[in-house]
Amino acid sequence: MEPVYATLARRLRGEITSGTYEPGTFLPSEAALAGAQNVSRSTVRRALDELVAQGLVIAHNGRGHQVRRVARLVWRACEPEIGDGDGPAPSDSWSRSVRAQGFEPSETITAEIGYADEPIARWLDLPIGEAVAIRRRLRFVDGAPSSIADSYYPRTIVKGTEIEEPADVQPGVYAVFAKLGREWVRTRDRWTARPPTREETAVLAIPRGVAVAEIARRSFDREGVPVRLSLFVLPGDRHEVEYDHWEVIA
Amino acid sequence: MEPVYATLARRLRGEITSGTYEPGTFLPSEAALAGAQNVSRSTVRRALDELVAQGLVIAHNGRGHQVRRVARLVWRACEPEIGDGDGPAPSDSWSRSVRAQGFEPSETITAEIGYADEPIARWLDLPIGEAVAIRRRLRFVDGAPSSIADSYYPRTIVKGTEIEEPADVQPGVYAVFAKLGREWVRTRDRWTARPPTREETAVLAIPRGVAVAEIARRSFDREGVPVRLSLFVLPGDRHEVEYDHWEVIA
DNA sequence: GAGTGGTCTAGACCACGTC
DNA sequence: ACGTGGTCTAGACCACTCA
Repeated sequence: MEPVYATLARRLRGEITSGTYEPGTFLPSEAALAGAQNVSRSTVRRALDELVAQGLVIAHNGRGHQVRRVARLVWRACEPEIGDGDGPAPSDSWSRSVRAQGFEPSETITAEIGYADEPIARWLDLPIGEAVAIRRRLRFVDGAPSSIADSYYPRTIVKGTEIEEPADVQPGVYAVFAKLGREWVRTRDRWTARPPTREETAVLAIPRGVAVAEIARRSFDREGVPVRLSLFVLPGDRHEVEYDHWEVIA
Repeated sequence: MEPVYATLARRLRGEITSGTYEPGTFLPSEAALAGAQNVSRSTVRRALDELVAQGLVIAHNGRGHQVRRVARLVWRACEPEIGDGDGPAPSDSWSRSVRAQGFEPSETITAEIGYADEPIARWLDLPIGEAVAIRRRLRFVDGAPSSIADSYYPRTIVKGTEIEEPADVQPGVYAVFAKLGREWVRTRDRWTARPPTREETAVLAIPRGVAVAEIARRSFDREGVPVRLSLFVLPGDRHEVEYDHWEVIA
């Protein structure tokens, strides 16, 4: 037999999708639901946690559980970045895409010099501890934190360039690499779904139980050497990702 | 201050990654941990749930929490399927990829005729209720259920072909479409991270808290008409997905 | 039968938001 | 001050595994 919390979750989900609870309104409080369904508050919470994890409601401490207006952002991850700016400039492919979907994009950029730890070193094919330039982007949609996009560049390549400055790079990071003769010609994305870290939960305001998609994107120059690593963290409750590919007719 | 369960989870995570608990061995029981840490069993469970969600341990009912041997399968989602078989045949790109990583692939196929519900109809650009041929695949790795790969074909196209039979299609589904002059030339993947449904949890033996990646793959013929929809469900604790793309030099 | 995890209860205290 | 969700406790019963 199905557990009680699952039944309750299913019923509430039905009432939300059928419109009994409109988007923006609040569900009855946990205590009220517990009383009405004649179950304990813990059981109600377990059901509500399920809805939160599915992105159907938002839990507001001190206020209640609010039915969410579901609006997933689609990111066309295969769009070429060549010629893009790298920041809040209108030419940025991410900003353009967000704007095209009717939202207002913005981002904060910080730059620092760091040293490659294990995963970074492995992705960039560098020795552990090698110096890397790091550009951290926190992306906002309509003012709310939306995703993380951190890039790592081997310092042997980008030392002294504007990539190490915490400002928008114009006309784009790609142009800098092209001038160095190290522009990338191939990109490889590796991604998975995982629970967020504690830090990501805090920075991106990720509700409990919601998973993130992590994309590790490596860009390779003509020699096949990785010249850039970008790590994207996209909360699953507000993001979809799209890839186009054409069949290679042999 | 950090909650108690988070601290406990972090400590246990450290002991696992540092080798105090070897892969394959069992953690102390919930009751033992509760006693040793002087917290309640609920708090211990919350910490353990976190490790389960991260794929670090497996909870066995009646036995205990086992430290997991982490082995993620990488799926190169952009590999062309042209010329592939469609099933357990060695030519299948998925089987080949699994075997290349040192595991033994297998799958079960069932075929049925159904009617497009809302999401299916939208993806395939069909009216709701339109007849579709469905091929459901359950994929196994080393005998354990690993992922779901269900394909939907408009019956107006595939009626009477071997695609409607619950057997391996040789030399491949693509060949059947090519014979009909409706072979696909472009594929578009849309994916997101979400919690598994109850059914997926049961079929794929997904531990609590683990998210799945769902990929909706549409294949389009020369006219740009979607001729196939494949829905992939990949549990995040055992899958990574890889995409290659080349920059389009304008 | 003893020990394990899975579910559920009843109650407590706290931080937070609103009035 | 009050009601909300977030955390935690102590205890219960069940299904399951293994000796």
